[in-house]
Amino acid sequence: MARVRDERASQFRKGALELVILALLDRGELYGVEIVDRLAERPGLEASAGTIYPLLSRLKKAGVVDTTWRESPVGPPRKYYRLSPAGASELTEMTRSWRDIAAAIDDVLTGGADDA
Amino acid sequence: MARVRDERASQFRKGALELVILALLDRGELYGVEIVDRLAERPGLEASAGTIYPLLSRLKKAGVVDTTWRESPVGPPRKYYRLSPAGASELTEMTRSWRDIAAAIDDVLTGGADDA
DNA sequence: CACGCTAGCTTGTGATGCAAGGTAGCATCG
DNA sequence: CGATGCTACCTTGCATCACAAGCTAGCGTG
Repeated sequence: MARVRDERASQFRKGALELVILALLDRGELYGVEIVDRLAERPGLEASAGTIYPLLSRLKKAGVVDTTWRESPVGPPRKYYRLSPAGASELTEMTRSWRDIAAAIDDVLTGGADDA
Repeated sequence: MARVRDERASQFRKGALELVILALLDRGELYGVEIVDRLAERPGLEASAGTIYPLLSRLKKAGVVDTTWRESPVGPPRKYYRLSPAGASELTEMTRSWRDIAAAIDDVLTGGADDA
């Protein structure tokens, strides 16, 4: 049954992953594997590397994140991602959109605004 | 800019639409066009008929909704959708999943659970 | 120099939102 | 009684996206 639960969660997560990643980067730069690990710590927000990297590519192409290669003390170089100025305002607006949608859904769930 | 806002909203809505429709049907049976209209009343949850009908087909195939044809006083017959017993428990579990995910996202947005 | 770990990225698939278009019942108007 | 228009259901084609699986490559150790 855990599988079914996971699939449901996966549905909800769609579209919100981008917001969550921007929010994480708002607190400081991170590299790919680190982002995957941070998400894995939060039940319901897990995402595999195969999901994260294409998303990060899209974010970079869209100009909302900037990247820097840095040496690693223990392995291959890491590509650090950080919010660009455009990314910061995108985060602000996405956060507002998110709150609106979440409120609308909660409203439906609680039977609100029902004039029948 | 309104267009940009809509696209963002569209991203978030993904996956949540199903939950919202089940929640609407939980209050009584509705037919297709009526569902589209109800969603249109709620800013952020709008969805076109081309989105709704395939989704309703999937829900029927999955056994979470039942359907009944009824005559209309003013036009062609309407196909009414209503929650099946399986749909009711699905709604319960999806609601729980939704609240979990929404809480996790809010947590990230507010900088919660940050041990750095 | 082979193995294994870390790290980044690509490919292929399936699901899904959505615009556009198609079919059809019913009523009204000339 | 044919044309027009409204309501209602549904399909097609396309673009996006999460995801599993797999690939490349740097670096250190035995």
